Amino acid sequence: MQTAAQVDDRVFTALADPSRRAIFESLTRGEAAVKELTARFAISQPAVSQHLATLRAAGLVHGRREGRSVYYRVAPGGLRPLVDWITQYRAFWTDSLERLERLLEKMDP
Amino acid sequence: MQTAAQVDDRVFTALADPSRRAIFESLTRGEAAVKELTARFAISQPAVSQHLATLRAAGLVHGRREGRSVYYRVAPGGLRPLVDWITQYRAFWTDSLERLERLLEKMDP
DNA sequence: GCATTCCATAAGCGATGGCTTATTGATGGA
DNA sequence: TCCATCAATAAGCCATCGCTTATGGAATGC
Repeated sequence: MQTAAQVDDRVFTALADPSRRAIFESLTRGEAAVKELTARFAISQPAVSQHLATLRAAGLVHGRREGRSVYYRVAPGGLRPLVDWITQYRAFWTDSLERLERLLEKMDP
Repeated sequence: MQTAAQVDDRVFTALADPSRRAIFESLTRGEAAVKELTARFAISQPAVSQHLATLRAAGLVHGRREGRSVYYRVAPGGLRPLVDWITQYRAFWTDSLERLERLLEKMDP
């Protein structure tokens, strides 16, 4: 089985690297093939593939093969573990979002 | 000056390590001195101090000296960069919180 | 079939990270 | 003053990481 802590670990670790975060952010603006991603960043194609493998293992992106290309996109819900983690400590980032959440809990408990 | 990306980097990196995350989570349950933290985890006192230094540099905790002890606590707003980062991509963690937020944006734009 | 394109994996290298023990620094009590 | 306690820093060690080049493997076009 797979504990929540292990999932958190993979997600946090995957996003800790700046290149990987950049790739992820790039994918949030739309699906892209490995070749396109390689063109966007100043690293080699294998480096990009390795980062994508890490992001995929963390459940943050999906890959879809189409002919010779593999198109990657952000996995819906992939950030969920991070959101859940952070929500646990919402008392420590007091801001509007938190107030909204409380308000809605009252409205629709 | 200090760019947002650099802040994100420090926060993500700080939270990527399981020991550091455990220490942070421990502090969310209340202030604690280094000695107490050392007792809670199976690592040496210097290791704990090093982790705390990293967390402090990321703005996630504060240290307060009191006599020979140094009491650490979670820094309010320290998770803010993480929340902001995630909020950018809220379209990708579709859930109730997101719906609530949209609803409120409509109510109070 | 054969060459080409796109991607993944292998292997290796230098840098970084997290841990340890040893030491220093600061505070407080006898 | 002297010693004990608590924390931070220094130095070194080993594992891991991110990158590279080289290679393998699948799909396409000729």
